[in-house]
Amino acid sequence: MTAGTTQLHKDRTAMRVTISDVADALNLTKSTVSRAMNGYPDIAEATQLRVKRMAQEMNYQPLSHAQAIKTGRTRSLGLVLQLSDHDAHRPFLAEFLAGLSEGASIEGYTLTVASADSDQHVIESFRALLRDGKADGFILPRAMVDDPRVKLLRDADVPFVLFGRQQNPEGCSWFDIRGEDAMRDAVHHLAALDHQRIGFINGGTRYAYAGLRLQGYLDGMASDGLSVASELIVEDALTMADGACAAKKLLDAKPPPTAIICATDQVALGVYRAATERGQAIGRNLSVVGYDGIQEGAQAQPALTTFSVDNRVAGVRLATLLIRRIRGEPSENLRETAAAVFLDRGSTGPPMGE
Amino acid sequence: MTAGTTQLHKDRTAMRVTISDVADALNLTKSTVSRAMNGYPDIAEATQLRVKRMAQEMNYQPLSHAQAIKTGRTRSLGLVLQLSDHDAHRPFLAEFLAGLSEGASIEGYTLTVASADSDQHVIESFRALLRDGKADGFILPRAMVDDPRVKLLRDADVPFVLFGRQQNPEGCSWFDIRGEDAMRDAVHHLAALDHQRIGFINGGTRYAYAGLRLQGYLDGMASDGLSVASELIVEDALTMADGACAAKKLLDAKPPPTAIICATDQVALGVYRAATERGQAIGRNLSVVGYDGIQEGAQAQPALTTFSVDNRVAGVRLATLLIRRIRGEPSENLRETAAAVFLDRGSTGPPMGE
DNA sequence: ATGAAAGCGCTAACAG
DNA sequence: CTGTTAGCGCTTTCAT
Repeated sequence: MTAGTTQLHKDRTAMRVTISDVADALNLTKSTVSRAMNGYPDIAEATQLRVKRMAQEMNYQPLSHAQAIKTGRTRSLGLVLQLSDHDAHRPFLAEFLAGLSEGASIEGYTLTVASADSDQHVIESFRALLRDGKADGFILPRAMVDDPRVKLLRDADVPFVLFGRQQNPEGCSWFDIRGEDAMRDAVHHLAALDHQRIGFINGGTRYAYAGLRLQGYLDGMASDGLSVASELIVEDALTMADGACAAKKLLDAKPPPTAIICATDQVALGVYRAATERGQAIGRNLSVVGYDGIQEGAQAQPALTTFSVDNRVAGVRLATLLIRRIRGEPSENLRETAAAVFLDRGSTGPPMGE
Repeated sequence: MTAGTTQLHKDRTAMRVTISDVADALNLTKSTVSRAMNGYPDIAEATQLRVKRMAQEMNYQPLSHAQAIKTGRTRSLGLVLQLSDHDAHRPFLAEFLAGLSEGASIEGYTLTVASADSDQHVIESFRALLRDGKADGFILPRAMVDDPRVKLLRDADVPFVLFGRQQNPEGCSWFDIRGEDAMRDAVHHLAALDHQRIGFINGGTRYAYAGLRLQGYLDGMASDGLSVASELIVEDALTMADGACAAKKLLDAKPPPTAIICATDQVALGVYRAATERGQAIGRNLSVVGYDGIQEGAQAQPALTTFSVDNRVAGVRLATLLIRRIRGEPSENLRETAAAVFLDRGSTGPPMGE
């Protein structure tokens, strides 16, 4: 007569192993098992081990929503996607999700995804998810310079982590790519090829990365002794169309640039198109460098040099960080940045006679 | 003295409205309220209304994991993404997720996402999610012709819905796009432009759509009185590289095709690249039509004609279907198909003298 | 260091 | 039709 396994239940729940089963098997009480499993300090080392081994053996795992009813925590990470008009994150999504869910599942967590089409709606989603205890904390993709999500969650004292950096780091953990370095590297790369007039098309100014990347570009130009021409800089380009438009503007400049750096690959695609339409051959007449070169289309373009970012590991890191915060570990040292990898796809020097 | 709202709790749970609060407010018992909320037939119409109105008013919503502990259902839909080597679904993901989560949230459901890198791992994810009661049912993207997921879930008697069709419809609900029609339309479109030798590059043979789309192509050719040359058909192209490779093969054919239809936009991009490298001008020397033209890159290519599919509504539909199944409504009539919209981006007739 | 007992928010027999 | 009474699987005082 083994521990209550024989009973036939109609539910697909099919007689899960419960905490009582484990307790019975060890001649202990539920409460002892519970405390052992949760690593309470008032349980004998020996019992801790016995219990954990037995749990393993019986394939016992506490039911998250049974614990949630007391603890309020569900072992689930929340992610609210914002599909703005320019769905900038589209291409980066699959890998990012894979990383998040991988990082989560390692720690026995799960990923709950919602999506919204406006700032307002995003906030409402957070509220709903919290209210129903569907998420213990949140991953915030695309950190904004003045981020309403941060404000909300900080005030509500809910754990969260950012993909991107934040001015006021209070209560923030984050993971970010050093886009500023990437931009600086791009300048060096082009300068080394003898380019002098290098344009820059920046991404959405509301995002935290824009300021950083502009600074990187400026630093690069300065350190290479190149002069910065304000007519060669465009800010706030989000879509491919924005990129095309900006490219036209740059190419109309007094002497046009011989190379253009884009903060974003979407934008780079737009530049590529606009330039091609004007008869410029990318890789001959004009060099283009785009950041975040995950976009398939960007990789399909010959001679479009890109930076590449591993969004999968970003996801893993962010999940891990968030779980730590949920578990109440201190928020210091929970901030990481990582490099972007340069992918030279055959950019060249300026056209002769420049 | 209102119903136990004054108590101060440390939890962020911040004194949620419970079923007892509602019961007290109405001088009823929890059980009556519960049954009223769940629309049991043995409750007076009048009380049903009173309860529901009051619940609304007090902003009461049953805690899903509190009910789950009894019912086993969590009001959450599961989605396990498969990131195969060719991450074919990448571009379609964001909109699809948005649709799913929209459809889910309308009915008070939530979306739980996991991801896996092999068939084996996918199955394990299902098992884990089920075991922990994290999902009441599943959405199965990219229906395969012999789908291990279907087998598992059917056997375990777990509700699921497919994006794509299934041979044996037993226990299956699905939503699908009529790709076969799209392929037929593409043939007509090209035939009307006077193309005669029209090649076809099909997608992964393991997926259900491949058979259908091939048939659509063949039907189209037949109904336009064009002869099908086996050397102008390539099967099982998944990646951009596959597409490029297939394109080379087709372009080497005795008389090469003047137009190529691709079952997939990834593949179309590969064709585009390969053809361009061989000096063919798409839209002049060669016409290319790609299905699923969601890919940003595909839209960036001039003169690449595509079909477009609204993956957002697909998501909404699938979520709705799944919820119905979870609620135990009959599985008949839970199968839909929808059309793909043709986007002509300036394809032309065959080069003169053809 | 462990057990006994109470209770989380909800559903589900079983009475009446 | 509605109230009574048990739990569901787990955590958490409070004793011991």
